[in-house]
This record gives sequence, C-alpha cells and structure tokens, in this order.
Amino acid sequence: MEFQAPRGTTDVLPNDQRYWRYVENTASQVAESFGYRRIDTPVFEDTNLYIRSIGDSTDIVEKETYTFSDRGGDSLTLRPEGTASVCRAYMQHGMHNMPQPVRLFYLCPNFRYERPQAGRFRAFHQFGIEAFGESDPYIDAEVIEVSWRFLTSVGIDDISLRINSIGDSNCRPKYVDALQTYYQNYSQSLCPDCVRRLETNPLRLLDCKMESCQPVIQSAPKSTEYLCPPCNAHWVQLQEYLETTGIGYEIDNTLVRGLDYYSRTVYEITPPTERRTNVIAGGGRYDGLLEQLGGPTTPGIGFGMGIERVIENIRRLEINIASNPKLSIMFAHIGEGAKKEAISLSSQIRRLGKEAFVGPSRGLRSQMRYASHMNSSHVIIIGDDELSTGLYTLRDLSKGDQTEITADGILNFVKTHDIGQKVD
RNA sequence: GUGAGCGUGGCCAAGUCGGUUAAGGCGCCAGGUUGUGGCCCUGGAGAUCGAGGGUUCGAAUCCCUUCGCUCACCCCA
Repeated sequence: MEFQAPRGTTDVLPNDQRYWRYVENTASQVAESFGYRRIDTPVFEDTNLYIRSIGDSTDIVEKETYTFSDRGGDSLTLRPEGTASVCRAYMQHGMHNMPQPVRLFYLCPNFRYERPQAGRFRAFHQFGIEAFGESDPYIDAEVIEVSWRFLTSVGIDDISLRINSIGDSNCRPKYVDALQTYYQNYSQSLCPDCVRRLETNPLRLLDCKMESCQPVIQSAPKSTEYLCPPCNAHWVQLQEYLETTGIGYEIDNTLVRGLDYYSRTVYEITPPTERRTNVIAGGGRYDGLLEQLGGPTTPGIGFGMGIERVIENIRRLEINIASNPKLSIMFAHIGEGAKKEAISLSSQIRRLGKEAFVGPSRGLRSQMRYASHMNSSHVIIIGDDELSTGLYTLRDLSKGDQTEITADGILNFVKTHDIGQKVD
C-alpha cells in the first residue's frame, strides 16, 4: 500500500461514526443547557496569535505547531488549541459590547506535531467552552460543572476532579520565587529535567513524575498559601460554589498547566487510571489573556476536552450507545426492465426523505444477502412477474415475512412508516 | 528528539534453531435453493511474507540498512 493516513491521524470509519455523533450531540446539548452558544473558528490563524497567547517558550509553540507560509507570504499556523481563536473572535466581533458574560462552546479539530501514543494524536478533536466578562467565581464553578455534566451525561462517571489556584500576576511571582528558593536546596538530588525546569519553568517542577523528585514535591511550598487576598477570596468561594453543585473535588497543589496564560483557577478531570495521558479535560481561568492579545481587559475562563479520549473511555466502560433503527429499503431486481423500475421507485422514495437504494446487479440470492448486510429494513423484489401484474413483493427483513404491494402502495408504506420505527 | 516491542491476503493470525505448491479463522465472491437474506454445507478469488541489499545450492525464517506501526519518556486533550 503506497498511501496511508499521515502519522498521528486516523480515519473514522462508518461503524465508529455513532460514537462521534453521540459525543458531539451530547456536548452541544449539555453546553446549550447552560446557555452556551456554538462558535466555529478557522482551522488556521495568524501564527502570532498563538505565540502571543500560548506563550513562545511553551512546548506547543516551540516544537509542536504546524506552521507554514501561504502563497502570499503570511505565516499561518494550524490551530493547536481552541482558546486563542475564540478570544480573537470575541475581540474581532466586538462581543465585549454584548451582555456579559458571553458564553461560547466549540467542537473542532486541533493539530500538534507530537509523537503519537495512546490517547494522543497529531490531529485530534476538542470540545471546549469559554466564558468571557465574568470574574466572579460562580462562573469558574459553572465551567467545571459543564465539563463534569457532559462526562457523566455521556456515561463516564468514574471520574475525578482536581483543582488548584496558581494566583494572578500580583501574587504568583512571589510564589515562584519561594518555590525556586526552596528547590535550590535540593538541586543536587533532582532529576536532570527538574534541574532544567528550575530555570525555565519552575511551576512544572511540581508535576515531575520521577520517583526521586517526589519527596521534594511533597514538602514544597503550596501556591494556595501565597495567594493575595483577592485571589484567596476567589479560591475559597470557588470551593463553596463547587460544593453547592454537589461535584466532588480534590485540591491538588501540584496541579499546574502547560499554557502560560492561566491565572487563579486551574483544573483537570481524569478517569481512574494513573496515566497522565488519560487527562480527559483540563482548563482554567485566563484573566490577562485578552488584554495580552490587544483587547480590552476582560476576564475569561474555559476548558478543553479531548474527544478521542472521551470516546476511548466510552469504549473502556462499554457504554451502550442507542441508535434508532430506521426505515431503509433495498430494491432487488431481476431483469433490465425491473432494474429501471427499481431505479425509478427508489428515487421517488428518496424524494420523500427516506433511505432507499438499488440492489447490486447480481443474482437475487446475492442481492438479498447484500440487503441483510446493509441492515436494510425492507426489500422490494421486482421481476418479470411483478412488472406484468404491477404487484411487487415487499419483504420485511426483520420479521421474515412478505406481502404483495403496488407501486402506489410502496410510496404510501414509506410515508406512513417513519424513521425511528423499530425494525429489529 | 530518546528508548523498547512489532510488521505474513481487506482483518485476526500459524509458521521464524533456513529445505518441495506459505496453515487456519473472519470477511468477500459463487454454488447448494433455474426468483428470496441472517444459520449450515461446498467451492473460488485474494500474499512479490513492510521495503532494499547481503549470506546460502536454497531465506517469511540468518545478517545489515531503511520505512512504517505501537507503547513509553518529554509535553499535552
């Protein structure tokens, strides 16, 4: 085989489509039930949008973007995450003039040049929401609740929520200082990665997985102990509101996130397994981001959720996805005249909005077998006898019985048997 | 970028201390039922054994190279 799907990409075959429909439909319903409205943005944006938002020293921007020049010489980048685009759209369309908060959700593909592995792809899909213009922590709890309700609605309920607050531009620098000072004392016992992190990204010291670094992490200063009064009030209220929604949570002071724009609230939702790649959803607050992108000072918060990872968990839990059987008619035909009648009648049925198609030009036995494998609900058999009498054979594949029926009778049958009819 | 495992018809796969025509199952096609599916029976098509090179009288099997897939690290959804 000369061609295959590029590394890190997958084909969603017909048999798997039901998972995607199920997830996308549930996501839309849940988000809309909270008052969120769908937004779609381009798959590529000005490269600088991502540099300015995600951060030019993050792994995503440093080595994972798909960046190219178009024929006019502009540098464009395939969307690596959803928040930046939505922020850009919020500013571009003057949504700060709309009643605040503005609640938006999206379902879209994202691209990151990474080595694929379990639950990680180069082309992947996210369901996400963003809420702009509200700094009160009730909206933090709401955003968390949307992701939680979605996952439980879809049937994944063995999940756990971890939250943390990393402060804002006022108090976080003091915490980072304290963290660095603390780590200086252990510099000789740290893993090589952590030695590097100490300089480049001190917050990430906290989620090192190396066994040898765990004791150091355990007794490290906690960000929540360094919060300034406003951040602390926000943090305390968030927990109260979360408790009001009845969602169980765990405070994880080692939880930090890989994008530079987060402030105050950060959170992750994981299934019971230990592997970090199993993080299904992650998000947080980004109060300085819009201003950083040249917009008005506007608070914002949101999450991103990996659809492939959601589906992976649906499969793991063997969640039953109901799919309505529907009316689907195949025309089996014997002879050229019968074939033309099959083409004509199936076309008329389709114009009524129902599924119908012509059987393959093979023997009747083979056509019947095809109908069966195509999950047709009914077969109409047309041969010389039927053409001369005008009475066709209508066979119900689920019941296994059949009757005589006229052409008009067929059309009437189709009109009165609607989609969703139980056929198996 | 680093490390490990694996690549045999569309899919799952036996064979891998080299030896005549590369098992089997699923799926596909056909026949059994001269016009009737899902079960069953019979037959058929379909593989340059990932690719290239080497060793050998002889290579799916041994050696080298290369590509691909998977998993893990980094990082993330």
